[in-house]
Amino acid sequence: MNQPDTNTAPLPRPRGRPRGFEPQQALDAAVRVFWSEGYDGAAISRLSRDMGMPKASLYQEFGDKEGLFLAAIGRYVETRLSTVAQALGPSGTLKADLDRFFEAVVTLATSDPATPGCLISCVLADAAGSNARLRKELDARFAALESRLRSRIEVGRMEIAGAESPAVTAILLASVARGLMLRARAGTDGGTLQEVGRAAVNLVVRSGKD
Amino acid sequence: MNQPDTNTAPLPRPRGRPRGFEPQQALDAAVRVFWSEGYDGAAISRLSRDMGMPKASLYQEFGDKEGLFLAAIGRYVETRLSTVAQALGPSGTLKADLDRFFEAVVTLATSDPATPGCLISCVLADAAGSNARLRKELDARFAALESRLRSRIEVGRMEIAGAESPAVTAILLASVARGLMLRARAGTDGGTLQEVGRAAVNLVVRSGKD
DNA sequence: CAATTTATGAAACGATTGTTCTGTAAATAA
DNA sequence: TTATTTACAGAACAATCGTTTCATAAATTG
Repeated sequence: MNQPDTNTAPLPRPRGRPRGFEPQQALDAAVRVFWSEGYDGAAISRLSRDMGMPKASLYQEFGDKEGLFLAAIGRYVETRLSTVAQALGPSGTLKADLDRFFEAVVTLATSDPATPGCLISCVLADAAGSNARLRKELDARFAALESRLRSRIEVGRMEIAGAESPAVTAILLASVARGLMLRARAGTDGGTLQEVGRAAVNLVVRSGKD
Repeated sequence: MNQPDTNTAPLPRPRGRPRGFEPQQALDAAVRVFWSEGYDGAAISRLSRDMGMPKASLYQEFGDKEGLFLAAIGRYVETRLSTVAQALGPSGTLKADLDRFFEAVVTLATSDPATPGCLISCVLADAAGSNARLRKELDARFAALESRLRSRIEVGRMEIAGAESPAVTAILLASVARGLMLRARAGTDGGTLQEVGRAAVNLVVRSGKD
């Protein structure tokens, strides 16, 4: 019955020469390079250098540039977009949670001047223009955020203004969030964008005088 | 007093060999290539071929790839975004004009499956990540649309719901429009996006029961 | 006609692209 | 130790990149 600590036990060293890079740190570096340079603009040499990972290991691990890009997007969703999704709670009123959501969106898009905007909305969206696989990926990532928003809105359905369905309201709020990410790509300061986010929430959530 | 028709007179042929391409058609072709392939993804050879313009003439005319891209953006604004701006009127109620605005936005972003989304919001936005000149261009193009929206909103100021300023409301509506363009890049059909546009208008414009 | 001017088409440029190969280093297994 | 396995660093690859050059074509001017 007493199961040995299969998960926490230090794994026995694998067979050959140990890798000289940290897989997660390497992916984080790839995220930053793609985020600022774009998909076509990010050269493998630059990625290899910034990731601290030799090209051979890079191709061994990810297959090709597209595979590396998709892995970087996955890492970005886990480490960056997760904070945005978590902000939605539910942990308060719909208004409070949506305010936190837009605050997280703007922070993500403006906190590092070297990587303005959003890896998905600015970089993947561009690459999706002529690459069917990446277009599918874009659609799936977009749908995931909208689904998350719709769930939260359905929980607080009675708090929303107007007669729109939760599904449409979710796409609308997701569109505002993406528009703010785009605006951040142009260098707009976070304060202005926060104000716009609050305005969106005020219009969507039922106000006192209704 | 009777001014000769300086504008309509057939211009005397210029000195040397006549050019073998139509400048406007050539730029239209460049718009399409950048729109689908992205800035880095659009190869000069491909641009030269599709524009029907030899590389030498291309460099003579635009200086370099960045100059050609900026010219293509100007052409795109004149020939495509102008219909979006014109839809704003004023030619009816604020609600009617905003509905026409979003209808034009969605049509622009979905009418040709080879060029989904928006050249500015999807392509220029990506390129703006690591190029200061293009980031400035993106900011200027974004600001121009917001200014146009703000003017229209100020004219119909009494028709808007909520307490937000015309400036903030303009950025909010511009953000929704750009979010819809992004969604179109992923292949979403126009009908869904039209619905979201109408929802945005319904929330921003004062409704009967207020 | 010859002289001049501009544009064309294609070759050529060096640099960089994404990707693969090669010899060696560093670990474990027998 | 020897054999085996994996990862390393960097050379090497053909292809393509953005850009320039150049001889020639096609027009006007004198």
